[in-house]
Amino acid sequence: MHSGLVASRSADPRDSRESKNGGGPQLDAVSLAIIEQLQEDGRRPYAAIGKAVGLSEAAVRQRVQKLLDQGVMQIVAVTDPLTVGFRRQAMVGVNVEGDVESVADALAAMSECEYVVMTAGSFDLMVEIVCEDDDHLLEVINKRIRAVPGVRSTESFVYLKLKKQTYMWGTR
Amino acid sequence: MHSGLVASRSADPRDSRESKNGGGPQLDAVSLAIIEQLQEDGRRPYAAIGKAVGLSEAAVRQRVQKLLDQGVMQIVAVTDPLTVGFRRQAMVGVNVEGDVESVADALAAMSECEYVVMTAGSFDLMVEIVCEDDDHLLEVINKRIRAVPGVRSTESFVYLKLKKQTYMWGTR
DNA sequence: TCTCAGTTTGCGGATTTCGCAGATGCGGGG
DNA sequence: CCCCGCATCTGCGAAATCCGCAAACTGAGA
Repeated sequence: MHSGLVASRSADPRDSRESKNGGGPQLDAVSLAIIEQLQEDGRRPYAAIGKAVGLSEAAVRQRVQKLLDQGVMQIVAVTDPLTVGFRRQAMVGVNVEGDVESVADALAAMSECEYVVMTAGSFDLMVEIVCEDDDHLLEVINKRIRAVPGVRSTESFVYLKLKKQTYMWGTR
Repeated sequence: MHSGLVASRSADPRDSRESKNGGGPQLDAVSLAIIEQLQEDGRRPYAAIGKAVGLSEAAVRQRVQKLLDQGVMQIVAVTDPLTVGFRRQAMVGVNVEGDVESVADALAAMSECEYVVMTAGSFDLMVEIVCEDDDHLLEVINKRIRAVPGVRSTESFVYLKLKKQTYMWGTR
């Protein structure tokens, strides 16, 4: 029902204040602190957050609502793909002839593609795909991705072990 | 304060029921439906979730608590790196001589490394790094990552545009 | 100084969360 | 077949939290 996009800036008409630098609404220290609280526990009560950052419960609530409305953050459940039945994952580097963005859109439309990014370097696109098993993985890479018009070649990196995965952006 | 890890199964002593297949506690359809609700809105009230999945408020609450305790999911705020002041991101492929896992651990310890995964293919490791600007990115790649003992070579893919980023694992 | 827009604060009232005690359901002995 | 242990679900009050709103506050500009 909604995009699920987090980081593609655009896609939001009211970003008039946003200049070409990609700065965005820039957050003050208090909003950063609020985000930090919610990165530890997305369900932490507003009053507890307020106590931690030095603000009233209502003020925290308004700030959180604005951050959500602006698309700066979203509060979601993230799961371990392994325990949810997806046992094969891979990063796929893609080389494209013609319009890269249209290929990216086509890949982004595939539900198995969890992550699609345009890159500079020896690949034009990097795509993370998550599958149920080897057969599924094979089909996605060799049948679906390579069938997209404009895809010249692909190189796959099957995941052996995920070592780190954080959601601590904006905390440092 | 806590690991922030999602998908590295291990790291949890109480995983005795987990066999070598990597199956995990396997979830029934109701838990899947609960997760789906929380992927849309991590703060959705238990009663609303219960109405959606056909369970009482208390039952939903118990299931959610168990899913959190088991590490199957976590409810967190995720942010757009751009609006939080990180303007340069890159995927880095790493080739290793010697023990790959110890290199992975060293990279995982770096705060700029958002994502570290051991892979099969022409790279031993893939690392996503998020930086404030070009200088920062350059320093991380050329000074820090290549300084790790065992790193033979790296190849960088600077992000030009993030096209898709979802958290819809387990929903399909 | 005055105005205005954006934030913060302090409240009630509605809603939600929480803990617990009592059902319900389901195998595994005996 | 019955009983028991274990896990889950349900139905409550009580406590905490969320929510909307009006008033107070703040800083920039006329």
